Amino acid sequence: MHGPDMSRYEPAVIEPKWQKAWDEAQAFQARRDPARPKYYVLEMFPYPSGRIHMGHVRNYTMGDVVARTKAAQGFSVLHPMGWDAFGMPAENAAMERGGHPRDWTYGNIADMRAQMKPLGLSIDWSRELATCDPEYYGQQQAMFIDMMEAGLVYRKNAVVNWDPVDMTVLANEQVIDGRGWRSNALVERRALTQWFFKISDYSAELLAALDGLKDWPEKVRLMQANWIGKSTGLQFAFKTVGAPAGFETLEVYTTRPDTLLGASFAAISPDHPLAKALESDPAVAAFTALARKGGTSAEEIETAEKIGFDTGIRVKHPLDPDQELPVWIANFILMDYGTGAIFGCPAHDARDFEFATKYGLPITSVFVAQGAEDSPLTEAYVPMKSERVHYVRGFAGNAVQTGEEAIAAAVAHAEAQGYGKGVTNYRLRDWGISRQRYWGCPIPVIHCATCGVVPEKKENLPVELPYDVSFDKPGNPLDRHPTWRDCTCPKCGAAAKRETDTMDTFVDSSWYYARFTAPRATTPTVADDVDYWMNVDQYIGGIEHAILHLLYSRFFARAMHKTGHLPVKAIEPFNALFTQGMVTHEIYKTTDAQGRPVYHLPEDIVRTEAGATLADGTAVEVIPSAKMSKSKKNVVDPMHIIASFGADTARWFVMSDSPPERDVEWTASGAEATFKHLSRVWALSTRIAEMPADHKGEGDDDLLRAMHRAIAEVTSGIEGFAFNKAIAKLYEFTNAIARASASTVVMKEAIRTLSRLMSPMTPHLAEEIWTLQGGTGLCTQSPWPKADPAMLIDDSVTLPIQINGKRRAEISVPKDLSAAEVEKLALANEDVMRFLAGQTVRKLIVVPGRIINVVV
RNA sequence: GCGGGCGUGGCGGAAUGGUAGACGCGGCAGACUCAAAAUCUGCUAUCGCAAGGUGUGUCGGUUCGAGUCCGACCGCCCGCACCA
Repeated sequence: MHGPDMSRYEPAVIEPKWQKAWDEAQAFQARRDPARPKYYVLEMFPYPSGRIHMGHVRNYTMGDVVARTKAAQGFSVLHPMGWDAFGMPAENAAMERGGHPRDWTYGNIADMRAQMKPLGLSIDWSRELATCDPEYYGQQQAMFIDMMEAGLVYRKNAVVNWDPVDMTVLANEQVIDGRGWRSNALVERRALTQWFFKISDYSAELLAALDGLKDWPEKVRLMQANWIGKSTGLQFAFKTVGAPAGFETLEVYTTRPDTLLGASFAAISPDHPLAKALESDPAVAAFTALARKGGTSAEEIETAEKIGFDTGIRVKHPLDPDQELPVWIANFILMDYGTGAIFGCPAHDARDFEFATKYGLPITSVFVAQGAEDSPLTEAYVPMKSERVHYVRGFAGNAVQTGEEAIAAAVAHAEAQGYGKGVTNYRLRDWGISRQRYWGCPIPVIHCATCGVVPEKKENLPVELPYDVSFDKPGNPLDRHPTWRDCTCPKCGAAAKRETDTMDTFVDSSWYYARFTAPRATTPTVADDVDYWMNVDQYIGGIEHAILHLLYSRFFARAMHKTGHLPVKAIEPFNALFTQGMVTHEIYKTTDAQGRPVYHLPEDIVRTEAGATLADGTAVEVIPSAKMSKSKKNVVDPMHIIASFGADTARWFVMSDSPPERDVEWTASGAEATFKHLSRVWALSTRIAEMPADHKGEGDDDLLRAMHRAIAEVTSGIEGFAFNKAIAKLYEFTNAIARASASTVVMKEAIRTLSRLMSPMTPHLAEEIWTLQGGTGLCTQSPWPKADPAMLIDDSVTLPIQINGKRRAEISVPKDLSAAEVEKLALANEDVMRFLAGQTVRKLIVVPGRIINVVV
């Protein structure tokens, strides 16, 4: 006889079988159903590197558990998948190995899809999209044009990291020790005309709206708030003395206007227009070149010495025209914050103190600690703004007040006297999206000699990337593709040139969640679909996207609303956010003859009593778990796990043990133990299936109570994102069934319920048990079980008895017993009497259903 | 430096201010076996023969009662960082 062996758990047989059944039933196709509440679950879509890793398995399993549970609870669920498919790796692969970025990318997508399907995720694959599909980026271009017209896009000259070898702009994180990460060339700071989104228009709103994101991690909201970086202060103009024409005043910004009377110099950024104007002086030019060069790595910034150049220009103190302050150019003043110019108050600012000390500038205290003398300082005195200090040169004269009070007084004074005004500043800068690269969404504009910058006509969209490009030369292939680049002006018809910059890939991922609601539409979105499906009810992804991706998406949703592509309810697109931890693994290391580390894959390691060795017996150093990474070779390929244990084992394991927000350590023994457990459940189900139908057993009520408790606890565990606790409850319930000797009817009901409760984690095994135990239809499409509240209450409770807070005994009492009766029983308990030994009871605390504490 | 988080068995981790260590891993013992693997059963914070004592990073506080709340300290992790 051929066919599956019914006595063994064989995931390789049952998993493909049920995946096919779900496909045929179109079980996961999202349908707009006005009669049902909707639920939109989204995991951050992956970059198509070609291989899935355990982090993907964990991320998508979490989303799948939520999606499957919500579907069972009667929601109309949208759970889509796509690919964040533009970006540099495709171009780098083309440069290193030949081939074409498009072929590489679509090949990788096919490979990764083939690896994801065996996981049995409840994804609506009919909505799949890749951001490099012209169908997708064409709509992105349409929105770009709308946003241009709405004033949300502009061009300006900006200083960028320019790699002179690869001839491209690099992001800050691609510059390592001042050199391009790929070319190793010294990176230049070059001014280029770049495209920007006006995210700074929304600084105040993006900050204020964070308060409404109740179901986002506090940590993420805080990181975004810090990134937006609101500050309030005073902006005012110094009158200059000896400055070039056009620089009669110098605008400065300060958050500590209360220290104005301690000003001893003014300083401007090397990129300040005044510094530029002075560069005709070679000494100034030499200094600004030196000051701008400063490295970009964290250490360099931290240790960078403060350097300055005295311009000889002076400014008049606004409160005392007789007092003049020197104007310095200083390397620590940033052009793109505030006005790019400050006044220095060395007494109350650590940076200014360092600078003043170095260049012999005066250090004058404005305030001192209460009760302290105004004496020379050895370091800047910078108390909290909320602290009360003694002002010796304050606006309110000699007064004791907080910094906050003094700042308010200073702003009021400046505004009343008319020399300055209170302003709010944000650290958030406009979003530069220009990339001098091929594999990105072309910016759909045309440069015309007479009309200037003209958007492409919408009927000509998408502006499609040409396929016939080569990567044998550095630079952007679009720049040297004449037939693509040369075009006619949409306005006047004259010969013109296409923009060759492409968009930052963060633009692509800033609206894919909206596109999933109507992925094939010929407009970016469709009103009925976004109205029904938005917002994303649960978004799941890595903490590494806490700032950029999520902030850009929040901005982009607002921009889409402004241009009519999203309803106002969707300007905060993600109702709830969950950031999951990483999958980690031990690292196995040996050293080669030169003493360099050599890392080994987990599958090449033999664990022994003493530690670990290679197959040939070489001792291996075991380094504690860290994020799985190819360079450390501490990776476990999900495909291997699925091949040896099945997808259900992988899914169950990544959800068990650790809370989902924390890292989970992958261990071979844990994976094996999971497989054994699922095999036990399988065996248990087989045993129950073989019980005689009319068998009457014992303890039916106990098992049913355990079942209802399991329903309640597993459900609340899943709903509270405590998957590890839900799984712990499933273990308990499994053990309860295994130990029970109840009637066949009850045993069957219990195991069917177990399969339903396990199905979000182990959907294939659940279907198999469901069918075996006479469940109707697909387990996946059956309703989620409901706990009977009456079955959750026990008839009697066990109460611990404490004496002076130490547990000494316990009694079992009927649940409704009055407090007075409980007291009586407690005091009559022989252990209690022994411990009391005749002492007087001073106090007796009875917490009903909880505890009794006897105080003597 | 600024901001945030976390410290519980050999390990991952449970615990609305109310029996600390659920559940899992690992370990130990036993059953089955000629034997091993697999499987099953039991035990497993720690000291103690026991009675009992001690235990949630350290020190203090609030409380009838603290892993949980408050204060100080120690350690680890994460984010930001010359932002005026």
